[in-house]
Amino acid sequence: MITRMSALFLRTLREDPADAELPSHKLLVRAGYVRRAAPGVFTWLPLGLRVLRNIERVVREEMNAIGGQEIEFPALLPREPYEASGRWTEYGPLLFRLKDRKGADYLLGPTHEELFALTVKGEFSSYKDYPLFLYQIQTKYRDEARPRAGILRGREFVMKDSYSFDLDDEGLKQSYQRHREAYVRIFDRLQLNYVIVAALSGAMGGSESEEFLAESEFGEDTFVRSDSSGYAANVEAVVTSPPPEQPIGEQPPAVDHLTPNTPTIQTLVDHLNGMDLGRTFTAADTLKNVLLKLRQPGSTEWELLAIGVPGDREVDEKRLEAALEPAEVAMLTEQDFAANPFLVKGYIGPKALQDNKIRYLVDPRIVSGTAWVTGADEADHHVVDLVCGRDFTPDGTIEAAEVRAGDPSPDGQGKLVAARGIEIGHCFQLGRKYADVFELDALGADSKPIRITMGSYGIGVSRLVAAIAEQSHDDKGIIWPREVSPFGVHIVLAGKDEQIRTEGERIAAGLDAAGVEVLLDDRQVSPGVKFSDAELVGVPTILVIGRGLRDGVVELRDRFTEQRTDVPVGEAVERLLAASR
RNA sequence: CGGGCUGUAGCGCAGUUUGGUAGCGCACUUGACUGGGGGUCAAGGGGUCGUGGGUUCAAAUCCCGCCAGCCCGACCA
Repeated sequence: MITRMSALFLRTLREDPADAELPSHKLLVRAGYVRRAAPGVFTWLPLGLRVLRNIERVVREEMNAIGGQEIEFPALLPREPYEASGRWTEYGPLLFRLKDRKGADYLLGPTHEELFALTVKGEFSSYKDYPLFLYQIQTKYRDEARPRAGILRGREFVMKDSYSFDLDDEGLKQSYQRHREAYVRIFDRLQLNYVIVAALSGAMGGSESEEFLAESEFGEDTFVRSDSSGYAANVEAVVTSPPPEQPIGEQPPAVDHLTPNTPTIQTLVDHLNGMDLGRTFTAADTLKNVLLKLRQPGSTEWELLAIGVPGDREVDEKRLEAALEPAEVAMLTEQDFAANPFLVKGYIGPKALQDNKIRYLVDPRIVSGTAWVTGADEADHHVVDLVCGRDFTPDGTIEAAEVRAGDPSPDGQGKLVAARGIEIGHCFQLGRKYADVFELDALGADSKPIRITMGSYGIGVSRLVAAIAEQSHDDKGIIWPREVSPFGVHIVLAGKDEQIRTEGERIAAGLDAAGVEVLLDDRQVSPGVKFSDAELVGVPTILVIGRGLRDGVVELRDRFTEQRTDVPVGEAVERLLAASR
């Protein structure tokens, strides 16, 4: 196909849209790929749709290559399956809900685990049918509290979601591995700069879980990586490496001190250092005890829980919640403190906690033999040299303290550095959660039912358009990787001579015959406008036909290398075919 | 949900303080020139000034309510 700019439904903008912050958002709007239709909802214009389709094509090819079978569920779904899985309520306001004329409840699918499980249950019933691997590329809906960043985080988005169905854990592992490899091939083909990070599976349940993050300073996900090994992990999944235990015998005895007006770590440290105790204290020498309450799912009872972290670290709420999943976590209210007078706010110590049978979990750095300054359970009093394993014994450890750049890498190699990324894919072993809900079984060779185990694998297809643009652009415009570029070659007719037009048409026809998608800028506008638009639009190979024609040459430009090469007119088609491969 | 900001032509903005014919740039139309880097000149078309009410001889402008959007945070795969 030859697409003529004179007829293309495209209007580029010279100015950035006011509501865009990210380069990808600005460029995709300016270059005429997408237009906002509603908050977090976008229209795909012809250029954008071509890119989206190209990404879908790559995803399909790789999914099919590992044996995936494509199906498509409706986006409009009945309530019942989501009621059965509990997600009708769990998803809360994130769910787009609607009613039909009879008043029956429907939703716009935010994800389709339920439908996949139900559908497989309806069709397959023998162990001989498995393993099975289904996928769809579907529009999903989530009523995000705050859509932002253009198509990076919309309320309507295209997602490839696939599910593996296996008879046993070993099969699931293999299915997971095959998916992971397919994902690597997909993101490699899209020329993305990405990392695979260890993650937690979150509310979905399951064990093994990895996120694929496209590196970007504007990404919403923070992850850490080692500066000297391949280790990378989502912050929630970072496991603290504990320091070696200390011999208890050598520690001085714990001593109570009067420390008036020291409810915070900083005031405490300042006070201690003014007391002439013969040493200098830092926040890292203190043990901060944070009181929380927990509610197990389905329960109405709140249970108190104390968390001990080194005083120089904050509790990271995301890590805390991830560590206590699926229980609900809340801070204590004034009433809670009033109801438990043994909790002296600002001066809480392990003793009162243990005396009152409150579960006490500490940061993994608090190992046996380490000495701490901590609350003495009495207003204006702290205890110095309280030794773990001698003076108090925690009920266990918890990964709740913040992870900081410079912390040792959990794999023992190097230090952690923080980076940001855009989540473009997520693989995890779902296990039997949904199979249990819908009693998805296969009849085994022994005529006994086998509960199916599932894997779940997502790729943010529409988000990839933005992620690629985010990683591949310069100050002039987008630079599309060839796999996804809306066109193979962008031909600019730089001049009004009839000969320029004739040659352009001839070369375009030659490329077209060879199967290349050609964008031909045949507009009656000045060359400068055409050059700027070509760079903005981002087809990586640009052919300029203009003044060089007098000398029998045309100019081949590569947006990646910024190289400009004069090529004899007669060789243009051949050279372009080589270049666009 | 909390904090901040903003609603004026398709897009980007000024005008609001101090009420008095709704403006600029881009884009669009017509003509001329120009033709390898968003070119020049001339002439045009296009706006319920977010919305409802109020004050006033007169409201984009002042007052009250509502709605919407954006940004930061919370939340979220």
